[in-house]
Amino acid sequence: MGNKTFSIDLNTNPLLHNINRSLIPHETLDEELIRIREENKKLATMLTTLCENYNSLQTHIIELQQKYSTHNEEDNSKLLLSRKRKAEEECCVNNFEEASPKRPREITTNISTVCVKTNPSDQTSVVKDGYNWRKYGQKVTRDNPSPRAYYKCSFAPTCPVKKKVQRSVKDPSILVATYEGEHNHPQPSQAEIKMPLVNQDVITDPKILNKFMEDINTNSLQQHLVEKMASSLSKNPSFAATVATAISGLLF
DNA sequence: CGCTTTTGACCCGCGC
DNA sequence: GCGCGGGTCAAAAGCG
Repeated sequence: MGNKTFSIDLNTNPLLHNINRSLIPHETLDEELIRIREENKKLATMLTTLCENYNSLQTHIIELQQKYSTHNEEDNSKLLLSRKRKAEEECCVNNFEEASPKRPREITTNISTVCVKTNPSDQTSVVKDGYNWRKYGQKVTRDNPSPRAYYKCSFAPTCPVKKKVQRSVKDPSILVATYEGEHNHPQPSQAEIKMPLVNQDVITDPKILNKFMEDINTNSLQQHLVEKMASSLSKNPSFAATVATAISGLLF
């Protein structure tokens, strides 16, 4: 994990293999080759940046964990979590690897959390991630004045994936989306996918992320949860699929 | 007309 | 057993 010394041969454009090259002028092929090489360079740069961002994020998470554990030792009396809330958080952490003991009817094998920076003027709680969602409920929770919206995947009727979306307490411009389960169907077509870059930015800026992670810490979430979230995101196939989608969208 | 959203009611687990 | 809080259901309304 965090290994940024990898290489991808992006010049192997499958489309080119299917073309009868004898029908294409050499000049056109040369131009195409140059264009693809330039794109390859750009993608390599993007991947490098992505890896650097990831590494800096991971480093910061470790720093926050150390800071948090120190803080805990100094002032345990300030932790006023109820037993129920603690149990919920432990349950949440365990859910990264196994089903929730509280709800044995549901098999939630994969839970991931995504934070999305939105336009402050945008009051909707919509996180665009390429899937179709149907809202089935909304609740105002005790510790957050912003309503929490509940969504089910509507792309396939049997898809068990659910999503919860709620604005951050400290920064209402940040949407926190929690995904439960795995899609049992392929991702909708590329044309339907709207990458979250219009009025919505997945947080990659270390400064903004620092602030958000500090918010999470002040909310007394366990350090283990943060570690698990980072680990889960890096292993999450949908996260990898999203990156692959972005790359293929640039290529074609 | 069919799909989505809204929203109050209901269910269920947990703590006291 | 009761109350609380989170999650889900389902009827009604909205929308294209």
